[in-house]
Amino acid sequence: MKILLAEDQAMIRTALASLLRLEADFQVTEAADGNTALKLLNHQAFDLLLSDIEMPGCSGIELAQYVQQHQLPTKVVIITTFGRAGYVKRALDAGVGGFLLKDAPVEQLVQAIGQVMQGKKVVDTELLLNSLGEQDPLTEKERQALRLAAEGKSTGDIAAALYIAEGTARNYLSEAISKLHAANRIDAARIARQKGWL
Amino acid sequence: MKILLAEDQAMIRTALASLLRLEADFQVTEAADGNTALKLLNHQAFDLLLSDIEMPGCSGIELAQYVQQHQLPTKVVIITTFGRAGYVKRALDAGVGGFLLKDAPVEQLVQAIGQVMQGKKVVDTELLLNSLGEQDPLTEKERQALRLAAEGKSTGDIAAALYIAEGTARNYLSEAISKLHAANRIDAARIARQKGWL
DNA sequence: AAATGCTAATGACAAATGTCACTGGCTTAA
DNA sequence: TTAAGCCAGTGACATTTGTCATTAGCATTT
Repeated sequence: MKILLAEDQAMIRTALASLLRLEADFQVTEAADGNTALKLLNHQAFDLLLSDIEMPGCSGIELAQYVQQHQLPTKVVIITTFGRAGYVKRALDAGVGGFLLKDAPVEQLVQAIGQVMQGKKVVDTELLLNSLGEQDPLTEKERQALRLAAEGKSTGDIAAALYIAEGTARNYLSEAISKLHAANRIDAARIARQKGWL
Repeated sequence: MKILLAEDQAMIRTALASLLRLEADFQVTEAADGNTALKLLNHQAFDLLLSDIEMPGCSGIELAQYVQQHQLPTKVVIITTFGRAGYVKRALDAGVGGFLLKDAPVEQLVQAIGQVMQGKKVVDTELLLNSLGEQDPLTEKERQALRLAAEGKSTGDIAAALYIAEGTARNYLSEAISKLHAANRIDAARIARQKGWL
């Protein structure tokens, strides 16, 4: 079985590739970033893409979206450090077959690969529950205002950028702060980003 | 050579341990968190401790400090995702022999282990320069005020907690914001934490 | 058709923040 | 001994933020 492993940390990538070759006799090709992975996906046919999320170039979720949009015959399994609700949701929307945390034992990864190849979905139940329980409470306007605030822009700048009044911008930010139980706008943005909502 | 590998992500730990056994015929014992690592260090003699920093229980730096304080005959090599200046400094102060990022290739890790066993220090030059270049600009009072602000406390609460006037608290926070080029106090705290200064 | 709920939008105003000019004490340099 | 620099500390005040009450439009429910 041909696997493409996309992981930017060299040490981790080599170790995982090596282990997968040992554990299950997979043919593993390595990609050090999202763009390299993308090129490889276009050059060869892989049975499965095993990808981290946060990498230089394309993220793992963007790779999954690409596979889905181009209807490549490649299953996708995500392995990541943080099981953010936003990530889980977007990954599933992008048609990934598996979503695992790096906390999981290797046996579980190997088993997940097998099940995904058989057409099953493998996502940690707890992650799913977290994902469902943590619906993104922000409206699109609140999100836009928050993003700009996180970039250090003042209320006036935010108002100008979104073509709204200052009072409106303040209200959007205030709503976001309240929904996320944050101390202020920057804190609200941090929380939203942490949950994958920004 | 007996190595203790402390890494909380099961998949990563198994993969690294497996690779180290293959690559260089090391005897690797695994610890899933800092406390387990501590117990093992007290039960057996290891030639080297290879540790992540951020783990449940003791951090990798705390483990290094323990080894130093108890003068255990165990060399320490840190491998971590983020090369924060604060981490590098504290790790070196704790007498670690090596400090590597997970970005580094496995060959570099194996080589570093060898050199550290010969009594050499192995730290990425760029990390060292970053660490030196990024001196903690905060005074102790500014740090205390920032920490409390990061916990969501108001200026009044901070003043009360530190037995200072509100104006003083505001000034400390303002100084910190200015030094770190932050948008506000919460942002300043985020930056300080990111750099290992908080 | 009317009521209800939600989002987008606004401005008044109170509260909080952040800047600034300042003082005092201590350490270091001239 | 004096000057300079830094940290700890303070309060006045301008600026910004955040809350709140409000309106309008649209979709959904009754």
